[in-house]
Amino acid sequence: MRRPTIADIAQRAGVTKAAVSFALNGQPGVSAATRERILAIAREIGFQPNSAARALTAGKAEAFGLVIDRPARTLGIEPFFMQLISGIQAELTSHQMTLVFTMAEDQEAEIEMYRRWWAQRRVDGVFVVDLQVDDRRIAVLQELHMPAVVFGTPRGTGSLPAVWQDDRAAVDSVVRYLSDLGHRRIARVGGFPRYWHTALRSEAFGQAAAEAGLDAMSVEADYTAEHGAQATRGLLGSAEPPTAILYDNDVMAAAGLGVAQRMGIGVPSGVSIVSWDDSALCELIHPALTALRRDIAAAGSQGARMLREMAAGGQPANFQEAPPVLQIRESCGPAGVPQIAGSRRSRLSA
Amino acid sequence: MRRPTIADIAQRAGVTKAAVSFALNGQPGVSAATRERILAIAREIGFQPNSAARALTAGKAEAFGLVIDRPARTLGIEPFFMQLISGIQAELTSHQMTLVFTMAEDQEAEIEMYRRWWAQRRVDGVFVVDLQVDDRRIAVLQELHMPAVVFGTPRGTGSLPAVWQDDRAAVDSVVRYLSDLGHRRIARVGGFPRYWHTALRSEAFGQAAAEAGLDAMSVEADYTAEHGAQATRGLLGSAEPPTAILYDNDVMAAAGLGVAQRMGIGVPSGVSIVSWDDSALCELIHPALTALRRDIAAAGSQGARMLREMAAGGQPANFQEAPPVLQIRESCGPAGVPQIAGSRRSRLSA
DNA sequence: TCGCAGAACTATACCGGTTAAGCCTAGCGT
DNA sequence: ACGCTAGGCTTAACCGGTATAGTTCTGCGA
Repeated sequence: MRRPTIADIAQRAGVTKAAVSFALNGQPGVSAATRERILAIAREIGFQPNSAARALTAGKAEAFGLVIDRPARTLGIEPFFMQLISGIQAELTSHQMTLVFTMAEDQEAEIEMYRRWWAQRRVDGVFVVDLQVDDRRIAVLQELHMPAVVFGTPRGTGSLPAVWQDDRAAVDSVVRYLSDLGHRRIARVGGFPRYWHTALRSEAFGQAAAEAGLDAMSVEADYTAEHGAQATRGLLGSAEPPTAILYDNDVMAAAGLGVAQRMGIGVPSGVSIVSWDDSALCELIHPALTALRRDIAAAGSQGARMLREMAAGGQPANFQEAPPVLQIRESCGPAGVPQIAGSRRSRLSA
Repeated sequence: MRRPTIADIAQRAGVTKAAVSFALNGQPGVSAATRERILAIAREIGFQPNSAARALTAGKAEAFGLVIDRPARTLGIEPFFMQLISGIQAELTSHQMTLVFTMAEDQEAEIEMYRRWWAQRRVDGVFVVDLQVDDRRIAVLQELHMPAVVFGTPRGTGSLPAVWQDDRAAVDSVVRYLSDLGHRRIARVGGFPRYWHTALRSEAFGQAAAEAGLDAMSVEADYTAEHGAQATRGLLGSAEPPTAILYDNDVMAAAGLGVAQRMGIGVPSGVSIVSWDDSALCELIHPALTALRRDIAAAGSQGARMLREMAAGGQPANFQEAPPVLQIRESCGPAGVPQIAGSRRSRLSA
């Protein structure tokens, strides 16, 4: 009934705790026969070492932390994180580690969480997402000497290693694809410009469009459906609306699609839509969204491996993921002229 | 630089570790002056007790666990869990506890995780979701005497307390709503019948429809977009298609909407759609989905409170959540006749 | 036959807290 | 003046592991 300890095993095997410890950890100091006897008893009573006791002596928590500071309602349909966690988790369980996951109100709360976790030795390191320009977390983590791995561009990460993807190449592929379809005026609905990857993507988008000789505009949003919808209304309602829009995540793309449909603008007949981040969401709506597909779970596993290395005292290098591939679906077509409801219906009946 | 321990505080205050412990925990045994001096030092050096050491003496992990055994890709867009976690988390952080979250391949792996966590004393209890008929987890948790709270109907939970909602009342409200709109043939796309709440909802749906004098049919699916789409194709392509469909979650509802649109069947003109579980997803697609809204985060917090009580030795009673309210949006309308693309277009031009 | 190396364990300290038990000392009652 | 009590603190044990320093015994070489 009581959960067994090494003392129980020691008693049953007629040896001391130390001998049991040696046997269980493959340490020399016990005979083969005794070792086998001890292991048999451990198996029989289903012994598992008390994680707290082990953490206490080893000075490690055998756990990593992840804090996200976006509102839960937004997070819910943002597929990115579940896939990331899934990838992290795959790597951690195979090493008997756990993931402590939580959400915070804002960055201050997140930092407070880091400090507390570290002081309490609850985690051996953390994963950092949504890196911002002049992110306060970086300084705090370095000051605490707390192992951490960043998911995002290596810019502004200080000495922390990053798992990142070549956003520039991704932007190029989308712009080329749209250009080939005949689009001349394209737009992008990005995340907050205070996020590093947003800044980088905006820059790349402008350059790629310029090189291809296209008109380009970028609008800021905050990754939520509301902002995505609002930005889309602004773009499509303008005097010279774009014929194609690239969204920084799938949630905004889906919301943008809804807005276009509500405005009576067909997709892809009136406007083409591309989503950054592919997910089940892109497939389940109609028309299905063409999207930049990225193996997020793989990135999660990679990051977990790197954090393990850091926690063991190493200094892993940045890791560049495989480039994203454009998953072609139904939401892109040849450039047309955006039209509002009335004119579109007449075109249909024509 | 080194993270401070009570020994550091004791030395600086010129007392022993025990005195420091008394002071920090509000225990009697130190004078007010000494207590204040110790607290001041602790504040100054940012002391936080080592969680492993505390866990070791207290015999508690100060953490709860949550395992989900659905594939990550599905989980990603399933808003339910993030909201649940958010609610749990709100209650836990305010009590200095953490949530260990992970995903498992299947129920066996989930049970294995429970056993290991418990033997290792990594958690003080777990939250159980997706309860199935004859769920093996219940027996295991009871055998281990592991505190656990179930999110779902109290049926089949053994001695474990549950946080649940009156699904029957919810079904009734939807059926009444559809009946009032003139629908006479309605369908429901449910989750796996091996889930308790699915079985309960199916039963309630049949009864409610019968009482209202409606034709009703239930189809099984597995909560994924694929199954939702497939089930919808089957229903709408049948000889006598329903004029309204209730889906057991938002993901399937959204997928069903996509299928209807692809088949040229208007929503709500050709078929009305209702989603169980409301989320940002329901709002961002077009038409926005009418949905049963439930405060999932509140349920999460409640469950966390109950699990804390259990871990402290209590036996909390089942908790019934507030009934869900039907959030009316655009996806429901008066009963029409489902038509395929050709006939519909002619109807439009008529 | 003695000495010594090495194998196989034991004894013990330690990680960083909590806590029961013990020890002074001041203060109070009688 | 003496005993008793309570306050204020220390000592020391304990939680369940790990690690280091012995200790005992065996076997082998000179």
